Amino acid sequence: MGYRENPRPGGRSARVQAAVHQSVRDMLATMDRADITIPLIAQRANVTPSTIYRRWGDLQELLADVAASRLRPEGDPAKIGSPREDLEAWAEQYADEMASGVGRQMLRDILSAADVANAEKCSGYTQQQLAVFITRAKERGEPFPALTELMDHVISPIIYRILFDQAPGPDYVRKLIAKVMSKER
Amino acid sequence: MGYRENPRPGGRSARVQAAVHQSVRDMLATMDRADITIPLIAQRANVTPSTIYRRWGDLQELLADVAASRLRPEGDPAKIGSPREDLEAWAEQYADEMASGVGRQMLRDILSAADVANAEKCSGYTQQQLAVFITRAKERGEPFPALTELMDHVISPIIYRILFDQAPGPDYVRKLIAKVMSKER
DNA sequence: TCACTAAGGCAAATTATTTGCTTTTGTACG
DNA sequence: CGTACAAAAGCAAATAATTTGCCTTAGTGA
Repeated sequence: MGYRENPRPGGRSARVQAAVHQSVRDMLATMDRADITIPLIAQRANVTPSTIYRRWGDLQELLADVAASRLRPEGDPAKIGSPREDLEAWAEQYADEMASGVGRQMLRDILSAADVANAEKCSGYTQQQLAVFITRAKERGEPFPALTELMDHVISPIIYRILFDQAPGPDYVRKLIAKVMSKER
Repeated sequence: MGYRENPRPGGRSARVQAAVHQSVRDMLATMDRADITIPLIAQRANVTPSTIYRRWGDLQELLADVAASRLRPEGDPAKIGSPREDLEAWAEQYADEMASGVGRQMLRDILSAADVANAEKCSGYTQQQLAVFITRAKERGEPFPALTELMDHVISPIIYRILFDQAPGPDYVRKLIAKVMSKER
């Protein structure tokens, strides 16, 4: 009795998934995190609690699933100027989103689930986005930091601060990028 | 009705806390994370469940509390050679501990609690340890990276990898340190 | 169209959580 | 010392969440 990762669109399973995800998003926006329960979600989604339990296991897994799907990027990062400028703009927005109340909560949800899959997925999204900048720079024949550099020295510090400390400011992000770029000459 | 952060030693409150913490540690070592419940912990600690609920609120808070107290360093990092060598040895052990099954789980527990206090505490411990290397270097008149540098470019990448990806190898840590030190000339 | 199967609904049984009230125990003060 | 006070623990009833067995529904493919 395994549930499909990606249910066929239009089927009943997909409708249930959509309704449940939507309920969770609504509830996260309107009520306190601690008051969200599976029976409540089920009621709002017009679904039986046991359906949710069987499909997701527990609240943490469900929240992690919803969070990961919300973190999936819509498309390629905007192209406004040089790869470096593009990266700066993107990274600032990324930091803002993650540092916001909702973003922080999504990160937490993803990390607290027993299943690591969603965390990996989320990190994968980020790497995909970063890869775009690298490709653009290569096309223009410009030097650019490698993916590892960007993950280790731009993304990681931002996320660490958000998780353990407090929000990174906007010029903090720019400093990180400046440092990582300065080694590329 | 507030509970003291640090109950007076020897009192009943302290005994209960110790018994509960011990039960949690035992259970974490012997059974699957998902099977640990508050009633079980209470039983093993010879305590009523309601005591735990009133004191910690829920399982996540309790686990976060236990994890944070396990992460408190025993003393100053070992002094084996130059500050850099000391840092390398310490960071490698740090990475190993955090990347182990237990370490990972502790990180998760700390981050999934609603209360941020434990996460901050944990980050504070790390910073205290790092400050020791900086002081030692200063005493010897040697150049050494600032605390922010170390947090951003050594600790953050290690933790990010552990949380989102997979364990960082031993030479990965050394590379991070080499990079951070190379900018100090 | 029909049979098959994955997934959802229902309801009873089990477990966990909350809460009001009582009891214990450490502490401060006379 | 002993007594009063308050913080924290115990107990048990009430409530809420979770699990599970069995049945029904709705997509899928022959």
